[in-house]
Amino acid sequence: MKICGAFDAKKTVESGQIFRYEQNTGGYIIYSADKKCIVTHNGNETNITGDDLYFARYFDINSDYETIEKKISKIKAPHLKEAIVFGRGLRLLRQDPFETLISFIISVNNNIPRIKKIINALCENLGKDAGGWRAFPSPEALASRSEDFYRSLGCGFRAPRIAEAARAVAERHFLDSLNDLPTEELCARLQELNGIGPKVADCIALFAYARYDVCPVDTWVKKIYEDIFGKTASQKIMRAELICFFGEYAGIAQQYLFYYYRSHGAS
DNA sequence: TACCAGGTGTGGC
DNA sequence: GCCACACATGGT
Repeated sequence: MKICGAFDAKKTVESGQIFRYEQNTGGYIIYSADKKCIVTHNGNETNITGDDLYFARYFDINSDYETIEKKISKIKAPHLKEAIVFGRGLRLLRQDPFETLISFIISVNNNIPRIKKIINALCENLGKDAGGWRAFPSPEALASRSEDFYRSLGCGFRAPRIAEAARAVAERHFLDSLNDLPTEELCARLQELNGIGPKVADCIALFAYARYDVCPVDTWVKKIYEDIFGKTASQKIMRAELICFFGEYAGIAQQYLFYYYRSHGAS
């Protein structure tokens, strides 16, 4: 499958929305649920080798990022123009909801190398063999283990949250039909689970359901908020004001700025 | 050693 | 409703 135009695998995988990928000679291997693909670049053209139907949706190839970038570019905010240039080619993915749910429960007060390590351990221990590599575990597989097991993998205080969330999905089909809900209801439902607050709910809405009208507020976005408004505020206020400020593509603007700020060390 | 990491839950006010 | 603090773990 070929994609023409702005697409950058490195920026996409390094923008903090995905934790299972590796770089090899000439491209990236990206894993999602029980599928994988290889992404390579050749000039202005991107080639994706894998399940075309699945990864066309995953990479959201029909979204027009040039138009979105143009709209966001009109907003006056510190570093936004540089962030859009710096992040050009970055895309928001439509990841598997269950994998995203568990991954971002693990992300809470955690750093990216350790998040990757824990997710990898989950796959190695509970994922089925997908042909020489391990898929992300099914809800049933994760629900079959107790919190003690997740503690033994280094999940710490997140251990019971993982076990509970997996059981909610496996036993009472928690994720079914969530996609039909409007964004704010989707986020509210996600927060019914232990370990999911406003920030994680927004990450799931943005990275699995492609809801752009959210704004995950973490330590970096707090800095971004302070640079725009010259003050600090509660997480709830920052989220509301940033969504109002950036509008329908708040989540994408946030992602460009997040990637820029994290890469440049701060304001 | 103290602080931080793509925060959340809880108890006190 | 807001605020301060604890929470597991590993890296710097």
